[in-house]
Amino acid sequence: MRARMRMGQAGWWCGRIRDCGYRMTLPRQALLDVLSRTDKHMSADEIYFALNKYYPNTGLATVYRNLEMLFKAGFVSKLDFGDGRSRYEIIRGPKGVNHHHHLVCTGCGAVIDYTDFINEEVELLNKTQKALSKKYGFNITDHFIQFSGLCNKCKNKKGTQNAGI
Amino acid sequence: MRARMRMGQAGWWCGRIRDCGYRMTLPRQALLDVLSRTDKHMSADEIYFALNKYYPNTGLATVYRNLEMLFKAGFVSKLDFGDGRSRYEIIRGPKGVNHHHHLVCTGCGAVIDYTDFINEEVELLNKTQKALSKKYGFNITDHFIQFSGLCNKCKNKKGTQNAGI
DNA sequence: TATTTATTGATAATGATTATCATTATTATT
DNA sequence: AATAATAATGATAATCATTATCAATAAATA
Repeated sequence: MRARMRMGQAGWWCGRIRDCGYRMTLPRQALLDVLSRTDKHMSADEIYFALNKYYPNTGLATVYRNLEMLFKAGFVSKLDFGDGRSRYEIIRGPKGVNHHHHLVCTGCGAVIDYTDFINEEVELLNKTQKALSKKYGFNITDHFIQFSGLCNKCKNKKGTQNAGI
Repeated sequence: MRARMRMGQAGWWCGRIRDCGYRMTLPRQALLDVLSRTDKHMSADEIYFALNKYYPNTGLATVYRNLEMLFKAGFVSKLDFGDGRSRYEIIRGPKGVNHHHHLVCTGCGAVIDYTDFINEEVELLNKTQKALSKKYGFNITDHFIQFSGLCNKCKNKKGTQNAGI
């Protein structure tokens, strides 16, 4: 069952990747598998290590190359939470589009994906997007929303720790 | 007139800086002056060069240090437009709070600050902020909104150029 | 199967940011 | 105003994420 599911996913990815004029390779597939299974916002480095646990000898450069490719093709988004490295997450995959916004703790760096309230937000955003497109002549394809502040733990502490991003 | 204005601004900054427990210094004042006069989103490097034109021998490290300090104190925001370097802009100064959102061209990197539609956005954002605060126990202090797509020039071209950020 | 070409892994190079440290400037104290 | 305490500076070395290079390999095509 799981095997079938994964086969199906692999097939979907293979199709999309080839649509874009690229080839499906083992490292590429492994990276997509790692990225598909996590709900974290992983850095290239973290993906590199996760990958090498079950698929050794994948180069770090390959990880960067593929992330950049997937980003430019619009499958993956590249996020900056201010810790000096980019973080990645799948936004368009076999299961459809995964759209959410972020809530970031400036104390410990924790990031929460929220999908609540998105509908209302999206309605206004679409309106704004249309108006901006018209006024500035842009062809707007994406938006990015993020709230930041102190999480439950951090708002009562003086020092800051580091939580899972 | 301009001199008086600048004096006034310097005084305001001096007060705020000292409120935060820091000292007002010449390089710090010069940096604030550069940042106050531009409507661009300057990188540390660009600020460093602009600064050295009329106030030589300011070190690059000093620029970084002060930008970080101003950022942490909430006077300056630190932006990532995906070109590998942070960019800065004053958000709270002698003239008040300068709140706007960004429209970024993924083709040439051009950034437009827009304030249109912000009122409507802010209303919804406040509502969302409240709901998020409650649900996730956050003390939310800031938000960040950005639209991206292709600008007028880029949407008809194949290759991409580099415009002023 | 042979050929073409994208992709890979290893590693060097780049470039932004941070850390170090002796010196200087600012503030508080006398 | 002189002095002491300490924050800030400038120069530069160190760090670290990301990119470029290049020979070897794997995937697509004929």
